[in-house]
Amino acid sequence: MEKPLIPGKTIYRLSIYHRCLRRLDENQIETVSSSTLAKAAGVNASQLRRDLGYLGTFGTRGLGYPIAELSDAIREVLGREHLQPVILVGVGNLGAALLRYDGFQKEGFEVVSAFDAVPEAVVLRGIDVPVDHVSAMPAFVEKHQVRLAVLSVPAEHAQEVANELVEAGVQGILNFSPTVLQVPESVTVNSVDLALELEQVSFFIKKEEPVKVEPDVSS
Amino acid sequence: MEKPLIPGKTIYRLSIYHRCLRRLDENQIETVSSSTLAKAAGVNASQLRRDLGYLGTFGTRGLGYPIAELSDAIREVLGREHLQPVILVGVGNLGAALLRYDGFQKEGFEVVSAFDAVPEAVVLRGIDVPVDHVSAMPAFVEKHQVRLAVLSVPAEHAQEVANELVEAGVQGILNFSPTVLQVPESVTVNSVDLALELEQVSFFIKKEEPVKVEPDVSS
DNA sequence: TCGTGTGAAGACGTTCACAGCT
DNA sequence: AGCTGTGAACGTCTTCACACGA
Repeated sequence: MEKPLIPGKTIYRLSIYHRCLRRLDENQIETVSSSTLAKAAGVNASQLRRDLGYLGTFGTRGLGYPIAELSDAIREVLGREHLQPVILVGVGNLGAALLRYDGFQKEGFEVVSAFDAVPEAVVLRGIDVPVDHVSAMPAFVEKHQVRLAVLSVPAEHAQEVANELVEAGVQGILNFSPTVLQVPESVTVNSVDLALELEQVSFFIKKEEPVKVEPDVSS
Repeated sequence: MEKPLIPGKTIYRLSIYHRCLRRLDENQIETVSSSTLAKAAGVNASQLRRDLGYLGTFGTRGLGYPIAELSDAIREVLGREHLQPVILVGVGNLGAALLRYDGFQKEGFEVVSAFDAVPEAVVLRGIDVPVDHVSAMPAFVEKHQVRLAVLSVPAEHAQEVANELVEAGVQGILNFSPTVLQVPESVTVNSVDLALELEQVSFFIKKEEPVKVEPDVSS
């Protein structure tokens, strides 16, 4: 209760493992070793074992991990036995794309409703989620006990809408606007800043190009 | 040359600082203290000073940092003096949204061309970037010396397309597909996995709800 | 006095290496 | 022999705390 028993980074990786396990399971494979699974997940085998250690003792020495069992254990820890309802606020370019994205469903989330300041302007092609005016959001959140929200409004409205979400009772926000949100400590925010992610890549490629004029075509 | 002089996390935060600085600069403010800027960026003041320390010595003790100067210094370190050309591969839901997204431009990137397996099927509304067939990608990359690519194809094609990108000479990939990409060490990959980010939020909200039946309406 | 710059301490995360089970 | 589970070493990131300059 005191300590965050499982570190966030581990949670993130557990999700990855879970995906890999599902693929293995579909292929009728029964057990997997840490080294094999680690390679599939793109991590160190030692790290994987450490991560799985947080779940308890699952593996069989000399053999590996039972895939089905391990998969279930991870699902339980991640709280994925049931579909999680999610709302989305801000149905612009990105918001609309996210509504059409099926990745959330695949991982156990259901976007139950979306909200926008100008719902009439939203192109509904390919979107099968109702899009309402933001003013209807608080009531919806309360009525359906929604805890999770995806925030994809323009930066200048992000804080304001975040406040409304928090007030309505949302406890977790996945924020796509390039803004540092100020929220009460009890609320979890995870920001995905697309431009910064690209910048991150950009920075780390300049290392290996001291050449500028000479197009080095070795290899 | 040997060591990654500036850690990745710092780079990420430098980008955030840079944004905040631009806002301050627009408001005619000349200097800022570490504590003020830190609050705006959502980090600890000590951390900010440490981060800025990587750039050299900029601040004036007792006064703070000169905004314009600091902003320039960060821009230089991030290599943002010039527009960086980027291509995007996979113009589906997400890819199309990213093409319409103006955040990349704002941070100094220019999406110069996009590619898709079925470019004819792409709805071009709001997109002012040419969309070609993927087969044209390698030639384009070579001709325009493109180093950066955004990858937003379906998961089942991600690795395959990544291989093509690498072979064509791309050195950095921002990957949006839920896949662990295998690439040569010289290539930088940064993966943004939307579903996992949501899951991350989801996990950390269950902590503070041991109550399930009783809707505790204190505060 | 105010606020930077930084050594030192601390927290956290990763990897090593090996004992021990199957 | 093969592979897990884990103490211990290692490395990285963050925060503290304070000397020092303006």
